[in-house]
Amino acid sequence: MPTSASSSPPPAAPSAAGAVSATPPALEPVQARFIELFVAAAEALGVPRSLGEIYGVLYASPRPLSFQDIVDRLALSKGSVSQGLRTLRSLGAIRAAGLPDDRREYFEPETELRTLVGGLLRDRISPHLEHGRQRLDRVGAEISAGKGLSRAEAAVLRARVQKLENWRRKGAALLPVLTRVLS
Amino acid sequence: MPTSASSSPPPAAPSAAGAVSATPPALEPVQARFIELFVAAAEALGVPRSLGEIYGVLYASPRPLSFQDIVDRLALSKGSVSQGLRTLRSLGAIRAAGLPDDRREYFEPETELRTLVGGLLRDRISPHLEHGRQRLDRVGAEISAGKGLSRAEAAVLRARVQKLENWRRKGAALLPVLTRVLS
DNA sequence: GATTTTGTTCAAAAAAAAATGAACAAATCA
DNA sequence: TGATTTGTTCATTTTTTTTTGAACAAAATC
Repeated sequence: MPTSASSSPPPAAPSAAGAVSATPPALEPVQARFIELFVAAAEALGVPRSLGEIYGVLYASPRPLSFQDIVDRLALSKGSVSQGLRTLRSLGAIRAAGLPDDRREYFEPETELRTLVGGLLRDRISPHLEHGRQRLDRVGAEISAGKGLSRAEAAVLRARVQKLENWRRKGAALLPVLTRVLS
Repeated sequence: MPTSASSSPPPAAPSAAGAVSATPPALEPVQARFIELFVAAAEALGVPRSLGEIYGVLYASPRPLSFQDIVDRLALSKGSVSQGLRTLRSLGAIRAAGLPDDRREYFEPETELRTLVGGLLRDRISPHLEHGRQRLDRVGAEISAGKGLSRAEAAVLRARVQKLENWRRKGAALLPVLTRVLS
């Protein structure tokens, strides 16, 4: 039998922090705090709360945790944890640490800021910057083709497209620098 | 009677772009394109689609638009437009341009990237960085107070808090630089 | 080869976020 | 003053996102 108890201790009264408690290996208050922190961050970044919880519980654990460990500690279904782990992995926010002696996978948090920020940017910003150029070109073409636009209006819009292309260019240049600066 | 027609022209067939059409002053295709662009950006940034539409219709207009102009051009309710304009203003993404001769307010987009990015960061990231320090200190204190932690475990967690504080510090240092770099 | 352990998938339920629209307010106009 | 225009507010509805949990699969174990 693995480290964590599996029989049922007297069901702990729902602990201080709202959605953070669980039944079997009740969370230390410190750990609940960590989790709150990452839940808040998740909200700020617009990613689902459960991702914050999962990353948080890993960040707050001195040792890697297995899938089941996570399900036990958080009040989340297996489904959520499974999908959450997948997402976090695809973002590069966590890493599988194979504890050698058993079959289960164990997870630990990636703690390099650059990796985390980089993952999010790659996932949510870069795609737009990449396909952006062609799309802007097409918009430019449509301005010329536009029936309902006076010459002066067309000029304003063309200037705006140009401005967008500048945004795009700056953005594309900035991303790599950003992740480099985040040591 | 104001500029925009108010009687009912034969209801234009729903125009190409999905949610972008409107009835009276049907959008030029170019303008629908602009709007699509900003709707996509809104999704990437995790702000409501309507904000993208509103900013988009302003960005795609060679002249400032009034509240009513926007309601007419977009398939959005007055309520949504009212709230959307307020949010965009508080983000600094649009600006009121008072056309002098009439009572209505007119809006135009803020086209400086730094203003836009700055607004979002100020709104969604800065608050966390500001209050972060104290919260981290409190977590640190709780680690020491923690009953269920071995000395070694406490050390790992303390190191993690330290790492978070580093993140926070770097983030706080980076934001101003960022908005400066975005010329 | 049956059973248990470990985890994934995905339709359905629940929760959260966004949009609507009717009631309301304030300014202008007749 | 009464009617109109311009917009705001906010309870309700709609839509979207997230979570759940039961059914399933694959590997290990008995």
